[in-house]
Amino acid sequence: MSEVPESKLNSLSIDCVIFGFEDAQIKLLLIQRELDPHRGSWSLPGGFIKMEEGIHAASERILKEMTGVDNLYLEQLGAFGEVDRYPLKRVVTIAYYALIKPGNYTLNPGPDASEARWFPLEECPPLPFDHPDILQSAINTLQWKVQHQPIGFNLLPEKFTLLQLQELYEAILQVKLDKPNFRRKFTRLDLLEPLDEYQKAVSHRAARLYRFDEAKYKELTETGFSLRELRLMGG
Amino acid sequence: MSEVPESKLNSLSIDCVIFGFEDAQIKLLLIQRELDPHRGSWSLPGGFIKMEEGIHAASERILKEMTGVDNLYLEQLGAFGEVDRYPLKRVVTIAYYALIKPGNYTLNPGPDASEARWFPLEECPPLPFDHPDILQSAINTLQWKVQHQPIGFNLLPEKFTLLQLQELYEAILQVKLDKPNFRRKFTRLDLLEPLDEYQKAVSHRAARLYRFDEAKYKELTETGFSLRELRLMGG
DNA sequence: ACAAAAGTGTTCATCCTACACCCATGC
DNA sequence: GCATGGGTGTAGGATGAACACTTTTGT
Repeated sequence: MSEVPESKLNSLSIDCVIFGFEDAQIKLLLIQRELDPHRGSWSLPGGFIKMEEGIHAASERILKEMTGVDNLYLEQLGAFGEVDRYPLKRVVTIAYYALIKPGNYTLNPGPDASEARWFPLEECPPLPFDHPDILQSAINTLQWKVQHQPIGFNLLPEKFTLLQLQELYEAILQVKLDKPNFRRKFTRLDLLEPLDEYQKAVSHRAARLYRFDEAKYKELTETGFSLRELRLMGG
Repeated sequence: MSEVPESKLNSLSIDCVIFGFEDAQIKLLLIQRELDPHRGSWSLPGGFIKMEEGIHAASERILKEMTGVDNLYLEQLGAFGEVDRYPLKRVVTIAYYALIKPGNYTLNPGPDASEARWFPLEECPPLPFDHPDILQSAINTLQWKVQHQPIGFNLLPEKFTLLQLQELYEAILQVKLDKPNFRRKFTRLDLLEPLDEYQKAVSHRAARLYRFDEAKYKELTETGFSLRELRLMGG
């Protein structure tokens, strides 16, 4: 057993799946690798864990290095540790997913990457290592979460219309939803606070803007809710 | 960075929360530590990951060392990696939980433990390190899982009565449930296969025995179901 | 006028809860 | 008979899906 002091845990990394929502599409933030293996290919941003930081703190640091922002919604997916997942040596990775509003931030590829870019989820390039598994796990988790906790708001601007909210759900769940029923579900949850503001300069009736109610948001995050048959709704 | 070959990943461990169901109680399998720190105290069984095994395989091995059995229900909870969670050095642990039928197996404490024993969850001794957090996470996950996948059957004998099933749910969810409604929920799921066998030598009407339908079990494990308001049922 | 999206209302089916009730067995 | 648990029935309410319909705004 090597007790040699090291600055980083060399067999344990972090990988982040970063979701955004823009133009009614779910997007994924990828970096272009500057190092071998798979130099030049697009992959999930990640890094190693420092000796003196917890794993959650490590994921926050990596995310901040990328986006310049902290206080994002960030949650662990789990550990991925097949023997051959990384070709050079044995590395287990702890995967996280984050939700972010793409427009708000300027990206910073960080030390090991030449570029960072948003990709629509449908146009995601082939990912190296076990990143496809990690991504799939993140998608599954997001799809479940969005039906049981009000986390979707981390992807929306502060003020939004009900249609935007519906499009978010449609993009995440990959279904078409029925507008009247969708509205009612959310108004009944009593989570949205209607504002006295409306859309402007739209070529149709202006929609009312809403924002989520802080207190109720917290409460529902703890107790959870069930939009149970959501995926069966509409045609 | 040390590239010294090692037989185990020295900064990465596995810990297992092992649940059982006996006497209408949820039980927890703990081992008594034979090594410092916390020598002599009861803790979650665990171990280190070998260089040539995946993390899931490692948890299966550790479980098999303990119980002599494989093919148990075993699922990852996630990684726990606060800096100070283990006092001697920096170790991140990957936590798993397992479901097992206590009566079926003879325990084997394994190399680092002097004894292995089942504890009713309510009488769980104080656990060292961050094991209380891990246990709480396992309980939360189990409570959720049991309402959305038919995993409860991993805790029951092959043939069981509906009351046993109900007691299992009551023990896991810590609620009292309404008998008629509980029965109907499960019969409607079409998951249980009624047998032409009944209880014997009971001082009341003998209950019919059921077992779960393999095909439907698999189907429901994939699609999931929702016993949604289960925790609100009954008084 | 028309297109496009904002909203409201209503019907029917399904599911849930609560609770009343009867059945079988051993003491 | 009575205690204990097995098992069925049912009324009333809540929720959801489907879809028809009206309103508002810009071109």
